[in-house]
Amino acid sequence: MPRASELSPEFVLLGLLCEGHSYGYELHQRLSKEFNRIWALSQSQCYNILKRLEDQDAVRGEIVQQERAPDRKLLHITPAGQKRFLDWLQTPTPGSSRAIRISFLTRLYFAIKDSDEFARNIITDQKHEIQSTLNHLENTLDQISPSRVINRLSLQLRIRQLRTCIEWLDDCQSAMNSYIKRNGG
Amino acid sequence: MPRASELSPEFVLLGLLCEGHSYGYELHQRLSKEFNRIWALSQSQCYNILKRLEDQDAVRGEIVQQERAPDRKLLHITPAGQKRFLDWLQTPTPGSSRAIRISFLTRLYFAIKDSDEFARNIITDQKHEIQSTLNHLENTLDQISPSRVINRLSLQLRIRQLRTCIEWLDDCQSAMNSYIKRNGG
DNA sequence: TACCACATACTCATTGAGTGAGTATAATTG
DNA sequence: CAATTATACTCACTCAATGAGTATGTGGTA
Repeated sequence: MPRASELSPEFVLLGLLCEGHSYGYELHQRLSKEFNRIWALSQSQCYNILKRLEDQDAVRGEIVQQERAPDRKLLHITPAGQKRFLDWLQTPTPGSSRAIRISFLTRLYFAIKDSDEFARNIITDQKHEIQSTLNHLENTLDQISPSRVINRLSLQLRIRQLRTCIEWLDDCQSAMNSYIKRNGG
Repeated sequence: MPRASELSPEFVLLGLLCEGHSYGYELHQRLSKEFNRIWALSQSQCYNILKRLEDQDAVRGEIVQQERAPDRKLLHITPAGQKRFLDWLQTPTPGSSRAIRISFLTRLYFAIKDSDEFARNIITDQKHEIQSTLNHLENTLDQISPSRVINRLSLQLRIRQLRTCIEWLDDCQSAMNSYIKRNGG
């Protein structure tokens, strides 16, 4: 089984390509501007991922000749790629608060573009996902002997971080509300 | 520059070897038991790291023949390795709350073994380190346009997580205190 | 007593994500 | 008109990590 990158950066690229075809260069530009606090993909890393997506038939590319510039490759998403993206978009982000910051926020970005309601839904679903992880971790904590100080402290921080995530999801909700108010909803 | 593993798992192994010589197999056993909620290194991964440490002259190994079992390699730390470990031990863990959970906690584990005072010190230093990161991030947040919703939310979560870390460091302090009380200090 | 699972103890080939430097050309600026 | 920056992409390499493999002793069981 291929070891996929922990945070699945391929989905941002798929998402951007869902909005319309583009070029590797342009996609990297957008990532560096719109997502600079979330994704830090080097240019060649972007091309690597796009190549992989092409190999997996999630993206198709055609060489376009330009008059007075080197050729470039116009990329468009395939139905398979769209499906893959939409499945990911609707699935609550599991795992760590880092994964939530990166992957959930990326999902929220695209969800808002779709509709206010969709965005609200993924926020709610994400909360439930976190709550269920929390329940599990709290159970686990109870079963760790008090003598295992380090292991307990580690779990305690994870729990605190996930609780913080839930609070932060309310920030997301209100940020979204004021965003919609300003930009007409 | 060699791309080191993000969380520097080599230091746990160095730390354990500071306490006395051991074998790759045994070190992996201890990791899986005492640090199971922190480090999840596969056996071969442990051997990989130890091999690297040997190449870097932080660890030296000698083959020991056994009477009725396959040979094994007795590992001991070199002065260079000790220095490297102690430098790391005294340096506040920079970066994310994940790094803090993993690396700081590992440092705390070894600091407690050294002395109550040392442990208290690294907790205090770590708080200051986080506070300074927080100041920087809060400044950065002020400079991001309100229209960059996603980038702002990302930073906001990082800030919340670091604040949570500071609270959690108080948990560490009190866990340590009661540990010392029980085990005689 | 033949068999199996498990513990000890380590090796090694493979992989593939990620890096960084390189290629080539057009546009801009001083 | 030289230098720098922007557009647009390629490629060889590295090294952490995986997972399967090697080899041997021990304890239980049918």
